[in-house]
Formats: sequence, structure tokens, C-alpha cells
Amino acid sequence: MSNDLTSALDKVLHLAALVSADMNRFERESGLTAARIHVLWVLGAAGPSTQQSLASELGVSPRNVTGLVDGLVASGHVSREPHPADRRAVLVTPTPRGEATIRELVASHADLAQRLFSDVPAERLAVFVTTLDHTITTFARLMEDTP
Amino acid sequence: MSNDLTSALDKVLHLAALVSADMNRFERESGLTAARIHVLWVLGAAGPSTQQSLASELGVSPRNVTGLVDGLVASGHVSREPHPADRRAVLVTPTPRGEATIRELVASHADLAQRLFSDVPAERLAVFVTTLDHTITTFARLMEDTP
DNA sequence: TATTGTTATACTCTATAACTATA
DNA sequence: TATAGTTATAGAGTATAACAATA
Repeated sequence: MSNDLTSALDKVLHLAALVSADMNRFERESGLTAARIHVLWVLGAAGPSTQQSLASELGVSPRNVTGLVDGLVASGHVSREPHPADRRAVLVTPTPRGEATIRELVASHADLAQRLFSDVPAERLAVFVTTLDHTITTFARLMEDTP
Repeated sequence: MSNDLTSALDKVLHLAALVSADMNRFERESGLTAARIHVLWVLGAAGPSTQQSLASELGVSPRNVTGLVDGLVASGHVSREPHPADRRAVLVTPTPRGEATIRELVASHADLAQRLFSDVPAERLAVFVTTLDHTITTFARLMEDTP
């Protein structure tokens, strides 16, 4: 039935919403907002970055990145360092405090995954991940057709 | 490995992000915003509702609902009807145009689910959904412990 | 001429607090 | 006294467009 398929999608979204709710806890504890945490997350993965590359990675306008970085500078999580090769650009760089927050973020994420999935049998988890991979690939194909 | 578990969680979030991207298409086509679409979605599920119940259902403040409903009234998707039994309250009610948008929303959601999951074998889909159910339940238990 | 980031402007979402009308 | 919704005020995220400095 088409209903089962809709239900599967609903549950994926439900779980994602719950994870988002868990992020709210992190927001309260850190005093950061979701958008700024996202910036730190990207910096953790990519290292010091220009604002242009952050805008591209986050999928927002460069103007928006200016504001997000302003906030993170004010809270002491990042600093704007001169780009060594391009005097127009800056390298948004985590401070020690920012590095600590990024570590907490990564640890919190891994801890959540552990709690959610550690008691799922390996075979079931394999099917679960395979299905997700398939679905994500299918989606990418759909998006190419309808840009 | 803990890495597999984190990867599973990442993929769930990745798929949810892709679905969100698909929602952006709906936003552009309808001229609505995510928050207002969410209001219509709730109205579609619950029928005409007071603003208080919308606030509760959406998890936002009553003041915020005033603004969202103002926008939907301006765009002709809902109207504020008098509550038959309580003169303080209004019943936010979809107009014909709002009803049409809700139908499109439901159809688009079902269509997406169809496209994503229709070629997943029934047994795999069953494991997938079972794992999601387990994880959602696990999460609910975690949230009770840490409110 | 193209790119990086900022200033200018505007809209939406969100919240709390105080207020009005009703229950 | 309590509840439904609005006005008042404020902050954050988002966007486009115009501009500066630099490439």
C-alpha cells in the first residue's frame, strides 16, 4: 500500500525532528543558536574557511554569513584571521573555546547515535543503512530531473 | 564500531535534509513559507482549530500563531471564523484555496514517499520501519530521563 | 572584469510581557 | 480568576542590491 511508504517517510522525518529537539538542549547549554552551531559544525569538518566557502557549504547568502560570524566572534567562538594569499578574504577560525564547543558537538552527536542504535542487531542495522543509501541515491536522481 | 552508528544517524539526517530541500520547491511554487505550510499541514490533519491549539500543536507561542495566521489570511489560504461556543476564540479555517493547497501538500508528500520507497523490497522496508520505530521509542525514553 | 566581504534595507519567524475581551 | 487573542517590543535568520577593496 502507498500508506506504508508514506508512513516510512513520516518516521524518518519524526526521528529527524527528535534529533532536532535534542539539538535544542545543546543550544540552551551552549547559549548558541542552531544556525551558529551549524557554522561551527562545518568549521569542524572543513577547518578554517573563507566566508564564501561557508556560505556555499551552508547554502545561505554571503551576507548571512557575515551576521553569523559576527555573532560567533562576539561570543568568542571564532576569530577572523587574515587569509595568507588573498587580502580580500578572511579565514574564519575557531578559537580554543570554539574548538572545545566543536568537540562537545561531535561527542554529543556520536553519543546520541550510540544510544539510538547500539542495541540494533548488526544485520538489521545493515539493512537500515542500505535502505537509507538507496533512498538518498534515488532522491539525488529525482533532484537532477527536477532542478 | 561506533562509527557505523554515527554514520546511520548522519544518513537519517541527510535524508531529512533532502526532503526539506524538496519542501523548498513547494514553498517557491506556492509562495508560502515553511512555517505557514506547517500551519496548513496541521489544519489538514486536525480540521479548523483555535489559535491556542495551533500554538500547542506547532510548539510555538500563541503570539507567533497570530503572525502566521495573519500571513495566511492575507494570502487567502485561511479565514478566522467565530468560534460557535466561545466568543473569545476564533476557528482558523482553510478557504477553498487553502484546502487545495493542503491537498497538494498531502499528494506531494505521498508522491515523494512513493518515489523513494516503492522499489524497496517489502522485507527490507519492514526492517527499515521496525528499526525506525525502535529508535523513535528509544529516543522518547531518553527524553523522559533528560527533560 | 570578477570576487570577497560589508553596508543598506526589508521580511519572516520567534519570544516575553502587558493589555482587552470574554469565560 | 483564568483563558483567547492582540499590541508592543526585541532579537535572530534570511534575502537582494549596491558598494568597497582587492585580484
